[in-house]
Amino acid sequence: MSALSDSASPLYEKVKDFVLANIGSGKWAQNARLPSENDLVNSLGVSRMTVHRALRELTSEGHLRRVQGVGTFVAPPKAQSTLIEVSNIINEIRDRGGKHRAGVILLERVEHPAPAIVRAFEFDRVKPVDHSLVVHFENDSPVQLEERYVNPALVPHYLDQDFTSIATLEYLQRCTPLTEVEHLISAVPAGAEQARLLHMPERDSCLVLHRKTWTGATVATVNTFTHVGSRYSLGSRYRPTHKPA
Amino acid sequence: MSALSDSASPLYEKVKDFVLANIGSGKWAQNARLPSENDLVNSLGVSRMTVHRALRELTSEGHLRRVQGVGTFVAPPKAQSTLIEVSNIINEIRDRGGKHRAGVILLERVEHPAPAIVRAFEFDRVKPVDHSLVVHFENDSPVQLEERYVNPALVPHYLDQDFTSIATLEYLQRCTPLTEVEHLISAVPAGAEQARLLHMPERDSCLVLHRKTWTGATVATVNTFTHVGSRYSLGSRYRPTHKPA
DNA sequence: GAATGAAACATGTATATACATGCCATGTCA
DNA sequence: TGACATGGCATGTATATACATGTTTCATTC
Repeated sequence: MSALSDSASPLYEKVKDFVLANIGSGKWAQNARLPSENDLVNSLGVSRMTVHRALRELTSEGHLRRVQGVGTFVAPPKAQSTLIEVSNIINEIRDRGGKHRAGVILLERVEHPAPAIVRAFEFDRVKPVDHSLVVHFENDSPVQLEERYVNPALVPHYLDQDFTSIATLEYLQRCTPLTEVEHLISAVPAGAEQARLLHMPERDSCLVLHRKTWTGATVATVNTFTHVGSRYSLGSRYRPTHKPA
Repeated sequence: MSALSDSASPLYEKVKDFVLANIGSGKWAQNARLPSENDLVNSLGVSRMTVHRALRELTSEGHLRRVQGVGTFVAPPKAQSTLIEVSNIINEIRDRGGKHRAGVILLERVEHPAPAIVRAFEFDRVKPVDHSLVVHFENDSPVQLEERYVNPALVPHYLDQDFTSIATLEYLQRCTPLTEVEHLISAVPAGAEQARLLHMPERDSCLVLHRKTWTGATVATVNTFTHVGSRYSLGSRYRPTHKPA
């Protein structure tokens, strides 16, 4: 009676399952202290390295908290936040298959804009700023309006880029060593300009994804406006790493 | 000259940095095959277990792809998606400090609803379904409308719960062993009912967060409607795990 | 030429051992 | 009583070794 399951999975997985089962059943409550590695070695009949690997992985997955010299504890539940994936709508369209066709048009491009938004986005110190407005199409109907503020000093060859042919987020992701990314998701009623460009009624809802990237200084801010007439939405499934008992 | 940095970090970290540096510099391109573990053992002068741990962690972090019996390869860039955190608005309000006050009112509660949405949400086989409608307040003004469809058979004591006092997502997260979660973020114009409950103009934009959880059978579906008059938004910063070169 | 089998090689896991590092309680000495 | 040293115990890392498992290659055999 080793207290470990007899499935075909590796030993360290069985140890992880054993620990998670004890957490899930409430036997080891939040912030409770787990038996030491050596205790588990004795009670489970596996080597310390195996126990250690199991506990280390559970720690990196957020289930445990370990303090050298002190012990191992049950971590508080996974915060009040959940990870989700926000897909790049462009690729979503592209991946949808044959009859759909993605396209873009470049509406305008100014290298020295100075609107209020530029100051608000903390670009006031790093001019010039490249400002461009792009509309993405699927089958001749507009689906997304993209507003980009890019610091060309920090993005190599940005100005030479044919940036109607590649998803902006992809390009920035590939070319810049990202140190930090900020996303904000919000919803706004479409303004007159946006409504015209997206062929949608004014004041209809727009889903907005703000994306701002740094590498120390600000690299770029991209706002994408999507008309969500129940046609598109962001999100996907999230499968927790630990399988419950 | 071991090709490894001479910092104070552990050996396996140095190996990881070595691999990431080779990927970042382009020396090992996307999908390229890495030297075998034994090659790295010989060229770096560390044991195979150490190399193995470094490569295994880089694999679980998404930088590498390994196939037993074949080799180790540079994984394609982190997909077209980005991880963000979606905070629980309720906690956001609560954490905002003293002068703000969160509250809820329960509008209605039916145990045997059978609207079309219930069928659409795949609840048709597991009746009864608890349906409730809750409005969250901050300082007497409504900020969020929550629509819940919960399968009481799968959530212990759900019907006994004073569920105006606790954030629903939190409760479900604590009580059910989640196997899968699906999120959808969308934006809709407020309908008449929603506009009235949220004290907002009809057809103004609502940010909607759909959340659906399973443990095999469907446990719950929660839709939260938030009036985003530039007052609230979802999102937060994401700090990539690998430091760029 | 096609099928079979074996060797070579890759990653995956498990163990024993050793030492490093950090925290804490205990006891000793001033 | 306070400061300090020490030993015990916890986790953290590194290594050598062994075997398991999956893939490819190549030679043998039919």
